[in-house]
Amino acid sequence: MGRPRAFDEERVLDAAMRAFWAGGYEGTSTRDLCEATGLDRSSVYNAFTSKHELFKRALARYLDAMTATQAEILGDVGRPAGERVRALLARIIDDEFRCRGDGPSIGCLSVNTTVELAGHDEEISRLLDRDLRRRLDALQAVIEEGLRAGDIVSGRDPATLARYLNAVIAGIRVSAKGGAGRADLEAIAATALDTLIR
Amino acid sequence: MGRPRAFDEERVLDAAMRAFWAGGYEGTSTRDLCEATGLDRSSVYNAFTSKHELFKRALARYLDAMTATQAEILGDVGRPAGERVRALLARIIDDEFRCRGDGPSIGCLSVNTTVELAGHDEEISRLLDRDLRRRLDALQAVIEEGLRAGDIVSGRDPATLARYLNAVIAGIRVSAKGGAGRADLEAIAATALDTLIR
DNA sequence: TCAGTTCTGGATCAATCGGTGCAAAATGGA
DNA sequence: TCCATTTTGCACCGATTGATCCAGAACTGA
Repeated sequence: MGRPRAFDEERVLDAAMRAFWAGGYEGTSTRDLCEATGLDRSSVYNAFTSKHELFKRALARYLDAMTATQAEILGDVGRPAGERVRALLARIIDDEFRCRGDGPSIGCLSVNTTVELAGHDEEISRLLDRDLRRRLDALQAVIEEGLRAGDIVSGRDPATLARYLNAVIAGIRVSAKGGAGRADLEAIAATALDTLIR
Repeated sequence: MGRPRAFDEERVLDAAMRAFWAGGYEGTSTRDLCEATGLDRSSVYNAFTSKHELFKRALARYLDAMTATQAEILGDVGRPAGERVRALLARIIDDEFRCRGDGPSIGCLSVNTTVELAGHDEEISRLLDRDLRRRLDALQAVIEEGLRAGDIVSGRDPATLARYLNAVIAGIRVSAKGGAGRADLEAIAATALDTLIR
């Protein structure tokens, strides 16, 4: 009952996500969001309550999609654990170049949001925290598997190695935003794995 | 001649720097800057032309100070090169906790600005680029020294190792913003050095 | 002491911000 | 067909944005 929506909510969320991704939270106005989604402001507010709420939805969608993709790569039981970690880094580098124009990468919405809002916005911080835990857990599981199988070798404990890899991933993404080329990023990733895989 | 300024320009720049550091460029209004510096708006505009120009000055000041401090640590000829790299990472972790309140670290203005403005703002990008080159050069010089002396060991070339360390530093800073504790950051740094120092 | 110059404080500017009010439009159920 | 309900487009809200204007204060050199 009632007038049906003229838009697909998931498409709108995707468009909003891309807008926030490119412009940041503060840097993206509600007018920008309307242009990106094709909706009018009243429709946006009717469907998503507020800019902040829309951002939460868009960020959660991004985190879910991103972490699911990464978990899929890390959970590929057909390959050795070390190779899965290597494939994850390769995928991340691909992503940095997939939707890049002529300028530097737009980076990763998770890193962008951590830098912009962690510590200022409690709700957003919670979303990021929860996602970070999931990613660390997935990394740690693969590392434990690799240590047992012997294709990952390190004197460090799995939780530390997971934290380390997560930091390297963030570092790769910041480097990409800073203008590093594909070869640079691949060299960083390869060097990072020298400690784990031999 | 003319009425003398009632403020010290360097102090004002420091205050503005801290405000931008904590709030980001978009997130810090000219009113915020006035509150942080104690100046009136007309004084700010009279002395620094515009918000953007003030940000450039504050960022340049930050980059100069930060990179000079790091170059000093890396140039300490009394210690082995590997130890200098280790000291640099220790110093960076200290910084993340030095001016942290109860919440997560405010991070690094260079990383914050790279994430927020690189690709959107050409002038700022140039400042960041120039600083990145200086930092990479300083890192590469120490690494070459360490490789010659033998206390740094790696099959990778010095430029790659410098890029790698720079990415690790960015990763540590993002991790700090994401709420990682001191022990976490130290473990990340120690793991990162496993590839270089043995 | 006064002219010339610079700086300061407060009012003010147009533009934009996030958000709302309202009437017309579009549906399903009665 | 008409009512209840929801969405849509457009005008509009007060607040805030970056920036400017201007009168007066504070200094130097003549």
